[in-house]
Amino acid sequence: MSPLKDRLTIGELAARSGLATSALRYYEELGLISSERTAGGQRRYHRAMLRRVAFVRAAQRVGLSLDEAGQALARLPVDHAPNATEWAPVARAWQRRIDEQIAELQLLRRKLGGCVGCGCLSLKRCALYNPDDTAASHGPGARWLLGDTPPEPSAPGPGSGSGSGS
Amino acid sequence: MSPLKDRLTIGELAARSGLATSALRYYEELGLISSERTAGGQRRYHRAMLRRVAFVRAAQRVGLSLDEAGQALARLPVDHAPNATEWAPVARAWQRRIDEQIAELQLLRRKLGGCVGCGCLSLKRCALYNPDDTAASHGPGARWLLGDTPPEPSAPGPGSGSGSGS
DNA sequence: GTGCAACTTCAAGCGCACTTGAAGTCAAGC
DNA sequence: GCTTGACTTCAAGTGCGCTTGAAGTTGCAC
Repeated sequence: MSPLKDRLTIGELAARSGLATSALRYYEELGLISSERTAGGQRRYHRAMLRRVAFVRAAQRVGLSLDEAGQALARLPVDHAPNATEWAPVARAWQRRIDEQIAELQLLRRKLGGCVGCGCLSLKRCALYNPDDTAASHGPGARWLLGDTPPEPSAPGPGSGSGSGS
Repeated sequence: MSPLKDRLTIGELAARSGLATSALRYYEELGLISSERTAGGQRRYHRAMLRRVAFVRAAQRVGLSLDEAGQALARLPVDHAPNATEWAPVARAWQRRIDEQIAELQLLRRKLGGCVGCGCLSLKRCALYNPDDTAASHGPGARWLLGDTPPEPSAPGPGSGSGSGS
């Protein structure tokens, strides 16, 4: 019936995906992957789950949470490999995200480069430590370097600045 | 006595750095920053702490943990702004790290680009889902896309693959 | 000298992404 | 049919980087 074994045990899926079985159970609990059960209650994964796991891991690389990965996954077909039409919007969204990350890193890199010759982190001169010009424009406790978490518009003041949650 | 106020309360440091006071106390507990105390026991921060906080936040952006940030900080002078000689090795190390991150993201981006036209994630063709060629070389459960956590050389087999902890 | 915001400590809690452990069951090779 | 390793569930634990809350104290403006 199976020319190419098409149901995987959790151990096999773990071996092939590089994840621990506990992680796979966790993913399943979150709804990222799914399984059928044997009469005895053991999980059996369709090969398509390899793809979904791969997708989730790639999503993590792009910086998505598992929750976000699940949302992206919901836009792809469950049963077959996505075709170009299905895949393109996801890939493009990810590429944009990657581009943003790269741009951010390049900015940081440039700033570091400037610092090498400038007596770095001196309060007045250095771009790396620069709370006042780039960022003070949008609220107290400006994030300057940390462009990812703009302060809420209602930011009341010190002592309540919610962390960026890195 | 103070032509330019040179001791900051925790609230002021919070406002200027963009961090919550709780975060600053946490940093101090970790030894990343330090303070003097008033007669009444309240913290007063030297302005140099602004620089240290900035450094820590930048380190986080580069992907360092607070612990690693502390180690890097230990290589810089406590009391004065680092000069070019002191700063250069740190900046260069960070730039290398940033370059690695950028390279990794660019690789991922290219792979995604290839996927747009290829019926992506099809088990045989796609670079994104590709456990066998690039990575199977270094152990079972190859990490392929996730180049950051190479499996231990002693990797025994399935069911015990320790998580990568992205 | 008083009122109030800002500060103090300490313990506990949170969110994410898992891992670990206990106690038990299943499946497959001999 | 027995053994053994792979599986099951469930609850609790981990590590990081903080936040929250309670209960009390300090410091500055008026």
